[in-house]
This record gives sequence, structure tokens and C-alpha cells, in this order.
Amino acid sequence: MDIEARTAVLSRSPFFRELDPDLVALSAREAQERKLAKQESLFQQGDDATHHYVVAWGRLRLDQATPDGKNIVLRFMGPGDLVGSVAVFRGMPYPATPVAVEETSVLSWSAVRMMALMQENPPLAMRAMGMMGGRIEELQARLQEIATQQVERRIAATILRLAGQSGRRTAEGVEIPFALSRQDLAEMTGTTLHTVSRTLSAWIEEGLLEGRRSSHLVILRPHRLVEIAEQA
Amino acid sequence: MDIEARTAVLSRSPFFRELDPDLVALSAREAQERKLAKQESLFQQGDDATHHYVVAWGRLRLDQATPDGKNIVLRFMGPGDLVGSVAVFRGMPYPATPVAVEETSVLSWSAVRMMALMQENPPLAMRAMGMMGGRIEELQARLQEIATQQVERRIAATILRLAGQSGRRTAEGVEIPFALSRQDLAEMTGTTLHTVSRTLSAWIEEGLLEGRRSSHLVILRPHRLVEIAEQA
DNA sequence: CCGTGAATTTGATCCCGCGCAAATCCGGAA
DNA sequence: TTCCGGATTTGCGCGGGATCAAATTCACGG
Repeated sequence: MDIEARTAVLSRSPFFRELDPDLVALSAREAQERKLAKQESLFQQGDDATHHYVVAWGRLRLDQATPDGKNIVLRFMGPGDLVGSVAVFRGMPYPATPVAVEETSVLSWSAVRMMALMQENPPLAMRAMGMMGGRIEELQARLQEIATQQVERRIAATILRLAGQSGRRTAEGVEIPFALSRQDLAEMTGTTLHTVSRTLSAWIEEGLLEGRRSSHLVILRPHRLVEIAEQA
Repeated sequence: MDIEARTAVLSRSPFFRELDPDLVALSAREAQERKLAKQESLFQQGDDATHHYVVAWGRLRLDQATPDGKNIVLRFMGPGDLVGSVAVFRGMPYPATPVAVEETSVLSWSAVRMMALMQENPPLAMRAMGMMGGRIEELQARLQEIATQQVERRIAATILRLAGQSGRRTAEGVEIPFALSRQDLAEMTGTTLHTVSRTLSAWIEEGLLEGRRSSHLVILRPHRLVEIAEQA
């Protein structure tokens, strides 16, 4: 990817968007690019946090392994999303593993270099805080869901959240544009793939969704899904 | 509270600790103090986020109301903790309500003033990011617990987390130095007060804990509690 | 010191969703 | 085209915790 392409990617990312063009250009020039094959990890949970990354294109799934061998999906990340920064700012090892769910390209900067960029460009630091704040609010919302709502509502809310973050409007409805397994949804909602499968089957039956087997999910009746997510 | 007392409070807070003394003194001088009676709220969920706060003394419980009238406890905050900043950085309304569980004093700064302080003092901005990162990791850990572990383990983990954040070593064990109801624990762990009550009763019976009724909880055998939290 | 009410404890029952098992269905490799 | 393996679907029975109920027990105001 040449510098222009990188600059274009960065200026579209929520992190650099509308910041000083010189800063964006400089950052694009200094970034290292890395490509990941499907299934490949950007780094491993527990590794020292040495770099900040921004997804250029593709899709990552952020997995957290539990001490007892289970796994939960913290989130999916696409173009423009910031990866690894939380750990770098804390000076702690990465708390999760980002895995490419399709071929993916990321740009990276070393911790020290990004620190310097932020110190020289306070607006960049403000952006980083805004993004971390967004992550906190998302996590709080999910915690609230899982703590108070039944499985069906959580699955609906999770699908809607994914649609809001990455959904693409198509002729039939809103498509979630990447492979999302029943297992993934189970690990995002704190349930089992069995329950997710049963729930989605019912919804597909009902004409609410489309996406049997491994095709991408398409929400045919978003409003109805919102009703399920909010049902009193 | 006079300037010296404020300065002392701030220099002990994780937010200002070991930063430039002039900055700490300036911040202390500019802060507004506000006292809250027991049960009083600092602000309401949904209010515009206009100020950053640091707890000087006392204790706040951060509550999040769900759309369907339930409530969850996001965390407890004590001296040195930062309140409200997440929302201010996002430019969104406060997502939760901090309620004083005992008489409490907070220091505050307007959003613009704090922004200026951070832009002039990058290390302060870095601190803020570190603290937000800590919040993110805590939320991720809780999400993992609630998504994968049984209630008993979650309650144990929650008590241990509170002990780690605010616990005081006493002759008998580790005390959680504020009123923490069964209901509070239930709203932190995603269960009901009934289940919490049963679980704690068993632990008290077993000599693991102390704190029937509304006295403060004391962990008599922390190691045993860790075992429960980590039981395979 | 007593009465009142909220917090806690405890009991009994029910049911959502998990665990286990098995069948089925594709996607892709050869 | 066929075969293989992982993903998905579906059935069934049990159990952890929720729900519904009620009894206790303190803290506290008067």
C-alpha cells in the first residue's frame, strides 16, 4: 500500500479524521504495514504491548481467553479501528488476541513514537480518549445487557450493535459484511452456540433474518429486531 | 477544605500522583469543592457532561439504570478516583449516576478547563488514558466473568475486586470499608439479592467472611475466596 | 424503650437455557 | 464428482438460579 493509500485510510478513520493534514501525512509515512492471512493473529494475549495499530482493511475478531480455557469475543474491528492502544497506554501486556477473520491489513506505530505524536498533537490524544470512552460505554452497555436481560434480547442487541458498527444497507436489508459464526455470537452474548442456533433459526423462519449456514447475516426487518431487543 | 488539603488529596490520587507539583497546585487551586450527603447524587444519568470530578473523601456508587427499570452497579469510587471524565471526553451525556453511599466530597473542573490543562500538560492526558484503559480492562474482565462463570465464582471475584480496590487490612482480615448491601453485590454480579444472601450466609457459616447485616464485610480467609473465584 | 420498616434470611417451586448426544448439511479439497 | 470435516441444526432431560412467599432481624427515629 503506498503512502497515498495509507493517508486515505487514515483520513477516513475515526482516529485521524479531520485532524491536521500534515499530521495525518506524517503518521501515514511513519506507519509500518502488516498483512494478516485469514485466521492469523496480530499478536497474542499476554504479549508485551509495544505497538498501536489501525485496521486499514479487512476484519479482526478480538478474543479473550479465560483462565479455564473458555473464550469470549470482545468485539469485531474493521477499517479505521484502533487496536492495542488500551494496553500500550496502561503499560500492561495485551489483554486479548486479535484474529483476522478475513485477509486484513493493519498500519502500526511503536508505543514511543505514538506517544510523541500525541504529545506534540494534543488533538490526537483527545481523539484517543474519545475512542476509549466509546469502548467503555459499549462495554458498560453489554454488561448491563448480560446482567439483566434474557438470552434472546441479548442476541438481538448484539446483532443490532454489529449492524450499527459495520452494517451495510443492501436491497433486502442490512448486511453484516463478514463471516460471523453461531459460535462467535454465543461468545459475544454469554450463551452457547446451541441456543444461538435455535434462536436464529426461529428468526430466519419468521422472515426476520437471512443467513443460513456460513453466508453473511442479513437483517430483513430491523425494526422487528429492535422490538425484540427492547421488549419489556 | 483549604488549598493545602486539596493539594494533598490530588497528589495522592492516581490521576495527579507524581506529576509536576506546580500543575498539581494549580489544579487544586482551580478546583471547585462539592459535598454530598449520604444518598445524594453528583449528577444524573442523561445530564450533559460538563465537569470532571475527583473524589476527595467518601465513597460513590456508580449506578446505571436500564431502559426497563432495572439497575446495575458499575463500580464503587473512593478517594482519588476520577468521575465523569469518560462522558466529557466523548461529548455525550453522563451514562450513569454516581450516588454517595456515605458523606462525600469531590473536587471538580469544567470540561474546557480540564481540556486546557491536558493540552498544556501531556503527561496529564497520558494519565487519563491510563485510567480509562484500566476501566476498560476491568469491564472486560467482568464481562468475561459474567459470560462464562457461575454465580458463586462471580460473587467471589467481585468481592476480591472490591477488596483490591478499597480493602483495608485489619487484625482479622481484609475489610471492605463501606456499606455494601446484598442488593449492591447482586447488581454488580448480575444475580438476585436472594442468591447473594444465600451464598454469603454459607461463607459466613464457613468462617470465610464476617459481616452479617449492615456491618462492613471482612474477608477472613482471602486465600480460600481466591480458590472459589478460580475453581476450575 | 418501643415501634416501624427496610434489609436480610430462608423456604418452596418453577423454568430458561445449558449439557450431552446425534443427525445433517454444506464448502472445499482432491 | 465424491469425500471429509467442521459448522449447524435439532432433540431431550436436568439443574442452577430466578421467582414467589414469608419469616426474621436489626437500625433508627420518636
